[in-house]
Amino acid sequence: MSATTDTPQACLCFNLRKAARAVTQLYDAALEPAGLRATQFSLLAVLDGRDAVTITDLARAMVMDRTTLTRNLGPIEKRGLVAIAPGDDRRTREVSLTRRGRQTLTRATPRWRHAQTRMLDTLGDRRARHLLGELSDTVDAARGP
Amino acid sequence: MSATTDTPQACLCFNLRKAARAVTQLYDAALEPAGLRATQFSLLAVLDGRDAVTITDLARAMVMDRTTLTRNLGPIEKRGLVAIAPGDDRRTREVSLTRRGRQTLTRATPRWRHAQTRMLDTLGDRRARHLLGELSDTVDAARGP
DNA sequence: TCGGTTTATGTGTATATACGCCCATTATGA
DNA sequence: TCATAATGGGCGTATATACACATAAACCGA
Repeated sequence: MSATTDTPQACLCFNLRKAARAVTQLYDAALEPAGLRATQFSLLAVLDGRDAVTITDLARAMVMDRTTLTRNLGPIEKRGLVAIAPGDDRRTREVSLTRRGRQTLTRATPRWRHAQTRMLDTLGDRRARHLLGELSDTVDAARGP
Repeated sequence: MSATTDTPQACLCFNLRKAARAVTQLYDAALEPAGLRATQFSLLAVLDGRDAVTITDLARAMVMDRTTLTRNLGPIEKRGLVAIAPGDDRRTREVSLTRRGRQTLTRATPRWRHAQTRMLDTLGDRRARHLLGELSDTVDAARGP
């Protein structure tokens, strides 16, 4: 390990969380007029264009703890943006985007694009793509082989 | 904007949060025997080797909302790992690491290093350094010029 | 068929995050 | 000097995150 990555200031966790905080504030502010938080936008986007999906499968797709997903679904279900219904396997509950949810997603997308464009313009498209690749590898590294 | 960065799946916020979740779970698990969460370890590490610092200044150093920092200090102050005392400017409150906090940090550091080493071994030291640089630029991009 | 096991999910609890609002203290300028 | 602005900070509220534990349904071997 080199000296530059051996100090707590070089902690990958700390710096990832720090960046996530800063970027989340930007996207939250951009999405606020559409009435969505960044996480809620991501949830609706992942649900868009796919059939009803169980809690567990959706949690895997989001790389999110299952119980976290349950809590995160609460506010958007209460607002009627997603519907949760029992599946054929009666243990399961299947999540799907409602018409209202799709409308909200459509209204929010230009707001999201604005925040995303700002990040891309500043970082550069090539650099941003590179970052996305490294974040993907980071998830794999953290979750193990 | 290229097609590969224009879809919500390429959302920098979503992917940053996802990576932060995965990595935090790794570091939290590694630090658990030392009785610290990843955020708490970072706080103690930032406080280590610096004089007492006000809430606002510490929040800036952490790139963390001031009120978030106040809440995060709660548990570690309750456990006596940090001390909070009024400053000369009586509006301020100054945070400092206690002896107990320093001991806890010392005990936790090998645990942290284990998680950090795992990430570095998987990502590669060069790639990790590169990622840290991009995360720093990301914070700057999100917080504006 | 039946009892143990696996699977899908929710809940209690605790930390993490941040916006809006309010209060106390300090700085400033007429 | 004193009214006003600026600064430092806490609290209410809401969402985000996840572990430990509990429950219900499906599965499966004897």
